[in-house]
Amino acid sequence: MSERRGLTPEAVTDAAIDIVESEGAAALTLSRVARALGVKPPSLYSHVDGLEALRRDVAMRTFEDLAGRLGHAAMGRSGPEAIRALAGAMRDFAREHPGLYGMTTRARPDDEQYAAASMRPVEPMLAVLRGYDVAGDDAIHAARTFRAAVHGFVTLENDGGFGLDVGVDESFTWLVDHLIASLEARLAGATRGN
Amino acid sequence: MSERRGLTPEAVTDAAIDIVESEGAAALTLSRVARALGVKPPSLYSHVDGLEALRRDVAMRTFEDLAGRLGHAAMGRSGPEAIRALAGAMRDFAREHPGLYGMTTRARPDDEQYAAASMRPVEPMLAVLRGYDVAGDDAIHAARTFRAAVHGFVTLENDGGFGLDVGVDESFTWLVDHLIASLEARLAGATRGN
DNA sequence: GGAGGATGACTAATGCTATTAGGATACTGC
DNA sequence: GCAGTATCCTAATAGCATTAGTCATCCTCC
Repeated sequence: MSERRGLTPEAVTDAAIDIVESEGAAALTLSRVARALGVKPPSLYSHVDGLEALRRDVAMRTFEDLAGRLGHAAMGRSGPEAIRALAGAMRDFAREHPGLYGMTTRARPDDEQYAAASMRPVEPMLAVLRGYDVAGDDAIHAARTFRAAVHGFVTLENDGGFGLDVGVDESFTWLVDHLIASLEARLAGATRGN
Repeated sequence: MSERRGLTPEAVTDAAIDIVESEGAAALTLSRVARALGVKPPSLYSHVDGLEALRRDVAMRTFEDLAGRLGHAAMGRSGPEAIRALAGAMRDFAREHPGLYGMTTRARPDDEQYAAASMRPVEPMLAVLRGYDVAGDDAIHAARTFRAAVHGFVTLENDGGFGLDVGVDESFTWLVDHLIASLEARLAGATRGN
């Protein structure tokens, strides 16, 4: 026995992602991944450093994917149009990949690589805001507000937090429009206290 | 053996809450709860319908607590002051009880009691918006936006999503101020397209 | 106050999970 | 062709949830 499969760390992560996509984040176990790859659980330890590391890898890949989608959405756009595109892309991603999206919300202190990866999806947003000509601190506050609002929205939506799904699209449009309006007011009013 | 402890479903939930508070949501296991209560794991099944039901009970209690805090914060206030108080109370709760707060974000389809409980913290917000004189659909959109923004913010904050903690208080103030400004603009401008 | 039923604890057992240790086999480089 | 390494395996340990079945204890009713 022990017919050698051509496993690699990437293939293991691929399988893990498939499982999260089709069965949800809770279904991601090493046993489940091993079964999907036609291998026994202990064999995975040649490629991955345990379940926790595998979860991390999935999250890292998700950051890359999401960053790519957001970068693409922002490309060639600016101002309100760019913001709308970013918000829409973020929501689309979360709805298409709820399991993966959920795996990205998790602190991993002392993991700099992870911290850096988690910031990659934020970059397109910062780029757009830079084009908006918002000053230093305000850019940070604006980015955090945008991110929090959109993240909160799609999280609640994914978790069924809005009760009946009536008018959720409109609510999202409302939210994004108000973010944009806020930014433009800030832009016009220069600096205001507090 | 089998000295009878005075266990009740409430006591079991209490113990579970203590564990979540002190060790995080991931540490909530039936074994851990049983140990804390000086009992063997199977004994818990006389009081609770398994781990999943216990998680549900913890979430239900948390909804009550949070609703109470929010109701208290909104009491005797209105307008921007009320919104600021609600947002602050929500953030404070999430920071004081990160484990519990995290357990409330989870869909449980086909559980009407849970759905009802999950809506209780939203009520103070709706009450405040009602005082704001925002019309039907707008009230819903505004409530969702407010909830999403604050929820997203405290979630990201709890998960360390903001990188260094510099200026997070200011960012939160910024976010709340903009929500309020949006509402007041909407109030003044009556109806606008889109 | 004592009998009897309900309740709540237990032990034993099953089956899932992650993880480590140690052995065998296929591939790779020389 | 052979040595070394990488990748698979089996075996084992340990922790988890959960069910079944047992027995003591408490409460109630007479």
